Amino acid sequence: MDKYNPKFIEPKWQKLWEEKPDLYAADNDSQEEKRFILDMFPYPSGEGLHTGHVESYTATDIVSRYFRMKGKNVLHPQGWDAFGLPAENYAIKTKIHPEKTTKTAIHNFKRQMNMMGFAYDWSRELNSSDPEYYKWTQWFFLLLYKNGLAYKKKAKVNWCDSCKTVLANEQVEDGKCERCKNPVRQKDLEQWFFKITDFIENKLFASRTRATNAGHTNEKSGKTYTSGLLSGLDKIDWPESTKMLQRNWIGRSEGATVKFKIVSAEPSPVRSTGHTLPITGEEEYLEVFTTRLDTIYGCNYAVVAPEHKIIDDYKSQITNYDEVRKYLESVKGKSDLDRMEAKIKTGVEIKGLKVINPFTNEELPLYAADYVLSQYGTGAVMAVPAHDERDWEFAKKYNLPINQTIEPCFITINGLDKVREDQPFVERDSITAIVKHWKEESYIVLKWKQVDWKTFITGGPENDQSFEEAARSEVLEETGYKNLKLIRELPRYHSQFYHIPKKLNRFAHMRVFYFKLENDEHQDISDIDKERHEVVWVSENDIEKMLTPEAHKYVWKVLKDGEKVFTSDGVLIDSDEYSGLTSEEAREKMAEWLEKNNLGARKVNYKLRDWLVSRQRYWGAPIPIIYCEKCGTVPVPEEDLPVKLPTDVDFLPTGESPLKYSKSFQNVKCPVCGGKATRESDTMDTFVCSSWYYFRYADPKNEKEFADKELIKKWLPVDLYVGGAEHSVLHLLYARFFTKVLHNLGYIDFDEPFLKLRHQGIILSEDGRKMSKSLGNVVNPDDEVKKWGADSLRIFEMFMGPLEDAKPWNTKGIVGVYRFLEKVYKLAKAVRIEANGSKSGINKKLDSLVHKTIKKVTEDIEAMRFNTAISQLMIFTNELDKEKEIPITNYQLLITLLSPFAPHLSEELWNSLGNKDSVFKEKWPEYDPELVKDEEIELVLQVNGKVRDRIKADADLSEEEAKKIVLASEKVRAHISGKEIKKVIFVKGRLVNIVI
RNA sequence: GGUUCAGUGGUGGAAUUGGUAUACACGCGACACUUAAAAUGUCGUGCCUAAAAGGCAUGUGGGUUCGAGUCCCACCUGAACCACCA
Repeated sequence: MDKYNPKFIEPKWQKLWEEKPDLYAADNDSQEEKRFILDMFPYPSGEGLHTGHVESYTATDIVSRYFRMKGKNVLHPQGWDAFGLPAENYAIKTKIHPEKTTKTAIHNFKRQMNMMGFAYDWSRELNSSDPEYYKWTQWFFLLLYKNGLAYKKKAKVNWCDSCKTVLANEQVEDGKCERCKNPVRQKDLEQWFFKITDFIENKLFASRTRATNAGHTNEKSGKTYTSGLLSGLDKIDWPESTKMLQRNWIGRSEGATVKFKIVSAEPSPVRSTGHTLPITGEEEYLEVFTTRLDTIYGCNYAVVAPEHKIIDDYKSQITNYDEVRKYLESVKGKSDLDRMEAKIKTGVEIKGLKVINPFTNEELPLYAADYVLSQYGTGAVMAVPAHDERDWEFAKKYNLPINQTIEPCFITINGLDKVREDQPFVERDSITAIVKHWKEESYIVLKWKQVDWKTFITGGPENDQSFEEAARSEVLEETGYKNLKLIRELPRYHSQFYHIPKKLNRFAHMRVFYFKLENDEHQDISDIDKERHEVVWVSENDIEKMLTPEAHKYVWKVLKDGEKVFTSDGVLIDSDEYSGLTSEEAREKMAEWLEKNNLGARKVNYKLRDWLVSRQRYWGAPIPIIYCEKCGTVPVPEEDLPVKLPTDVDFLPTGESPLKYSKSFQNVKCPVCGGKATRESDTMDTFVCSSWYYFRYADPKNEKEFADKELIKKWLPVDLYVGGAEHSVLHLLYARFFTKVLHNLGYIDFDEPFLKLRHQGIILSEDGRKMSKSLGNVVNPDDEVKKWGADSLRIFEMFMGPLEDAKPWNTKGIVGVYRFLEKVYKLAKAVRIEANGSKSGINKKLDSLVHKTIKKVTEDIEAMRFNTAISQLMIFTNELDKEKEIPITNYQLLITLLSPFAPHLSEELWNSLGNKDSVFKEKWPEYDPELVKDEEIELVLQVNGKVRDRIKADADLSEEEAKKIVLASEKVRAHISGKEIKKVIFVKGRLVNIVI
C-alpha cells in the first residue's frame, strides 16, 4: 500500500470501530468529568444529509473525540426529530404512510453519518415519532396541564389555509406561513396553549418538597426562584446575536397604564343592556398602555383597536354606530399581512364618546383604528402625534391637532472623545451655540458652562444666579447680543441626554442655558450660512460636530421637510410642573402621581404570547386529553400513556384533525366515570417533541420516567450545543421554557439546558447563492466522499473558514485538503524508528514547532477555531516533509493531533506503525511551555513606525542591547542620519522603534 | 424604516487583540520528470518600477498613537434578523 486510498481505509475502520463501543459510548458509571456534546437532532428528510449537517456534525465530532482523548466521559448521541409536516405532505402525495418514509429516511441518514465517521453513541438513539418516546412528550403535556401551565382557550389564532392548521406566532414570518409561504389568516378557534409567558421573569420556586438544593436563592429575600427566560440569558455562553433575538422576541417594555375617564357627549347614557351608566367606577375608564408617559401632555386623542369591547359596551351612546360598524366590518376581513401592508392608516371617530386626559383634564376625541393591536397592552393607546410616528401619520390624515411637548436637545460636547482619563476636565469650559428653533421662526442661544467637578458631584446650588449672569455676559461678549431672555436651564445630570459615550460620563458636568434671542437682534446675524443648514454655530468652527448624529439628522429633516416627528427622549415643554424635566425623570414623577391618584400604574408589557401547541394534523404526538359528557375535560391517566396514533386514517387535511375520523381513536370511555367520551383529536406542534429530547439521551430506555433523576444529574445540562441559527427563537426558546418548568417543579436542579451554544454558518453554493434543488447547485456529501473520502470532506468543511460564518463552497478547494492527507500518508516512509524512544534536543527548531503545534491545535479545538488548527497541522506536516528522517515520536504526535479531524486515516497510520490499540485510546498530548518559546527571534527595527530592518536576536534581549543593535544597523542609520533621536520604543521579543 | 454584524490579494481566509499585514490553502506562472497528458516535485506570485533601492496598499475620508486591519468619528457598500408591540 503506498497510495493513500480512502475508499479502502474508511469502510474498513468504520466496521472495526463498530465492534469497539468503548470508543464512542458514554459510560454511566465512569467517575471522570462528563461532557455532553450535542447536535440539534435532524429532521430526517428524504433528501439525506446536506453540507450544513456535515459541517456542524463534524465540529461536534472533533470536539467529542478530543475530549475523550483528554480523558473526559463524553456523551455524544444522535436522534431523529421525526414528526412533522413534510413527511405528512409527502404521504398525502404518495399515499405512503409517513412512518414508512421516515424509517427509510432515517436509515439513509444513519448510513451517511457512519460514512462520515461520526462517533455517535447509537445505543442512545431516539426517535420522536416512536410511541416509547412520545409517551413522554404526552407526559410532559400532562405535567404542564396539572400545574396550570397548559390551557385551552378560544382566541384569535394564525391559520394557514394551505397547511390547514393553526400556527404558533413564532411560525409566522412576514404574515406568511413559515413552511408554505401562504398568507396567514386570523381565525377564532379554541386551541391549546402553554403558558410560556409565566417564565419570562424570575419565578418563585413552585415545589419545595421535591427540591433538594435546586433553585437560586435571592440574597435579599431569601426566596428560591427559577431564573426567567430573560435573566437566564445573562449567564449562558451563547452568541450575543442569538440572545438579542430572544430578547427582542420576548419584547419587554416598561411603561404605565393610564386611565382616561370615559364621558358621554349625551347626558343620559343608556347601555345596550338597558342599564344606565356608570355601573361601577371601573367601567368609566378607558385604560391605555404607554411607554412614553412623558409625552402625555401632547396627547390629543385616544385610539382603540377595532376589537375593543368599549364599542359594544357603549353601543347606545355611539352616535355614529353604523359608521363605526361599517369600519369594523371592513377591517375584519383583512389578514395580518394586509393590515401590515396597508401604508395608509385607516380609522373612524367614535362619536358620542369622549375621554379625559387625567393630567390636563382635557376632553379628547376617541377613535377606532386597526393600527392599534387588540392583543397587545390594553388594546387602546393614547395618541401623541407630535412624538409618535404612527400617531403622527394618523393625525395628518384626519387633520387632528399636533402639540409638541418634548424638545430635542441637539448638542453633544465637542472634544470629549479626545479627553483622556488623566485629564479631569474638558479643554473648553464654555461653549456657545445658536440654533434655529425647530418650530418657530426664531433663534435660540444655547450656552454651556462647565460646573466645577466638586460642585457637580455634591449637587451644588440649584439656582445659582451668578452662574447664569456669568453665562449671559459671556454670550454678550462673544456675540454682542443683549436681549437674552432665559427660557430654561436644563437640569444637570443628563449625560445620557447628550449621547456621550459611557466611559466619558463623568465629563458631562455642564450646565446648559437656553436664551431666547429677540427677533430684531437675530436679523444682525451676518454669518448665517443659509445654504448649508441654517444652523449657525458661533464660537467654534468645528462646533457643528457637537450635534449628536441623531440630532443632526433631525435638524436636517426639520429644515428640509418643514415638519417631522421627534420620537426620542428629550426635555419636556408645555407640561405644567413637569416642564424642564428630562423624559426619564418625567416618566418617573408622572407614574408616581398616577399611582397616588389611582389613575394608573407602572406596567411591564411583553410581545411574547403564550405558545399555541395544538395542530390539526396527523403526523404528531396526540394530545392526551379526553372530553367526557359528564366530567368535562379529563387528562388521560399516566398509566394509559402513550395515546397511540391510529393507523386507520386518511391523511388528507380538511381543517380538522385527521384523527377525528378514526373511530378506533375517537370514541373512548371516560377514565373518571366510565361514561361516553371522545378524545382530543389535535396533535402537538413538533416543537414540543424537541423541547425535551436532550433529557432523554441521559436515559433513553427508561419506561418509568422521562429520564432517571440521577442520570439527569450525571449528564445534564448540555455542555456544548451546535446547530443552525434559524432555531434562535423557536426551538431554543421552547427548550429553555421546558427546562425552567422542570426546574420550577423541582425535577431538576438547573434552569438552563444549553450552557454553550454555537451556530454553524450556512454553506452557500459556489455561485454565492443558497444551495437549492431548484437551482441545481446542491453539493451532495455522498458524491464528495466518493471522490475524496470522508476525511477530506470533513477537513475541507472545517478548513473553509470560521464555523459560524456563511461560506461559499469551492469545488477546487477540497483537492488541497486531499493533498495534505496524502502527504501525511506518504511521510510514513521517512519515519525513523528510534532505538531508545524520543531523542529530543537534536533539532531544537523542530522541537519548538512540535510544542507550538500541540498548543495551537489544543487551544483552537477548545475555541472551535478549526480552520486555524488545520492550518497549523499543515505547517507542521510541511516542516516534517523537509526532514530526511522523521523521528517516530514526531510522526505519532502528528497522527494523534490529526485524529479528531481525520479519524480514518489517523487510525490506519497509527495501526501501520505497529500500535495495537486505537489511536483514540491515546492520551491527548501536552505541550511544554518552555519549548513553545523561541530562543531566537527576528527583531524588527523601525524608524518612525516603519520597518527598516530585521535582525536575528536572542529572545530575551535587554533594552540596552537592543538599542545597540538598532544603531548598528546600516539601514536604520541611513534613515536617521543627521537627525536627533527623540525617543526609542522597545517591545520585548518583538521590535525597537526609533522616533526622530 | 429599525437593530446587529461585516468589508483584507484573482479566490476561501490568517494576523499572538495596538507591535513584521496577506499565515495556511486554492488558483495562476515558470521549470523538472514524460513521446505527450495527467499526477508529482521545485521555485515564484499584493500593487507601482526592467531590477535594486524605494514608495503605495486592509471599502472611503478624518482622528487618537512612537506605531492602527485592529481603537474613536463620519460616509459608502453588502449580509442577516426584526418590523404598526404605543
